[in-house]
Amino acid sequence: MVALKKDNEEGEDKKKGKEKDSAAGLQDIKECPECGSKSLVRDYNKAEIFCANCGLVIAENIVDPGPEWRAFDSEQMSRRARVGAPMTYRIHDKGLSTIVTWGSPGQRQYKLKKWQQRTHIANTTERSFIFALSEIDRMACALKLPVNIREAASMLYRKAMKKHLIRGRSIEGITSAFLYITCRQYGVPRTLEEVREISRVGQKEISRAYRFLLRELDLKVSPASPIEFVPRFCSMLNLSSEIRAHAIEIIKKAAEAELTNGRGPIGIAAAAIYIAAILSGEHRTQKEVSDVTGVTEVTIRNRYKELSEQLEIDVLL
DNA sequence: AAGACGAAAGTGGTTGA
DNA sequence: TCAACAACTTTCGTCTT
Repeated sequence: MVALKKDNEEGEDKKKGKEKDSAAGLQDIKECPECGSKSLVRDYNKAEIFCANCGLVIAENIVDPGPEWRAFDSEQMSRRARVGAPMTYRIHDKGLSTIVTWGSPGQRQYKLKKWQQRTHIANTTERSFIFALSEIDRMACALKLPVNIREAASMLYRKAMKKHLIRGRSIEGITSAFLYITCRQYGVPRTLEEVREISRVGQKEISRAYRFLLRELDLKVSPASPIEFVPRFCSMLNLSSEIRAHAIEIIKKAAEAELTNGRGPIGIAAAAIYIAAILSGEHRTQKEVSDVTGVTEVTIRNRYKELSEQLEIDVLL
């Protein structure tokens, strides 16, 4: 299922074959190359395989990382998209609608106009729906999210549309919020800042839409665990898997000591990574960690002080 | 000069009357 | 609806390497 996208133009049968091959390759992995543990977790929701023992992520984004394209009209969209309604439903009108003038009531022309008005409304909602889908795809692609998250986000959008929650709100805000929500639900959280960066609206609007949608759709989103951020932050900092495992260890201990209560998960993750990096000799500055995680050096310092003191970790430089 | 440290004031979100 | 509150940020001066 890896790197499927380059074969987009190829035949359907060929695609299927490739899918099977690479999936079989991943099935072969039986134990953790890191600690030798056999307790591997294959989480297709999170699109990764990881070791339950040491937390090593063996394969990330095992699902198709998605397209690099954007659709600019409905025909392009339906040709390329793998989410949403089938093509025939989408290309009934390519934007070249005919204008019918009103006749008097009872006349055939009057009925025709009325009918056309209805379809026009259908077209505009359809249009914005297609735009929303393409935005979800664009942003999910920029965030390197697997297709199942895109589909979940698209499904939520559809649901919101049925409940008429979109009217009067910006599509950008809603789609951004849905991506943020689904990432959390799937255990691969992105920071609000990361979502904002690839979105076309501000953080304020995203969080407003976020709260609104949670309330209106009655969605449950449990608070993100610091651990969920560790693999991504570590790889952004080019840190080894030992450090990643160590940082996760630190967080688990911190959680036991109730040092994580009421604290922002990202700050905890950042501090744990900072400590783990220093202890292993692969030092990263507070600034480097801060740039990647989006929390300030001050917060990293505060968490890092708390953690090292309470957990009695000696951080000697 | 760069990194780490920490005080103090400011910001935005949550909570409880 | 408003005020109190905790977590986090911004800013900035100081110390350390």
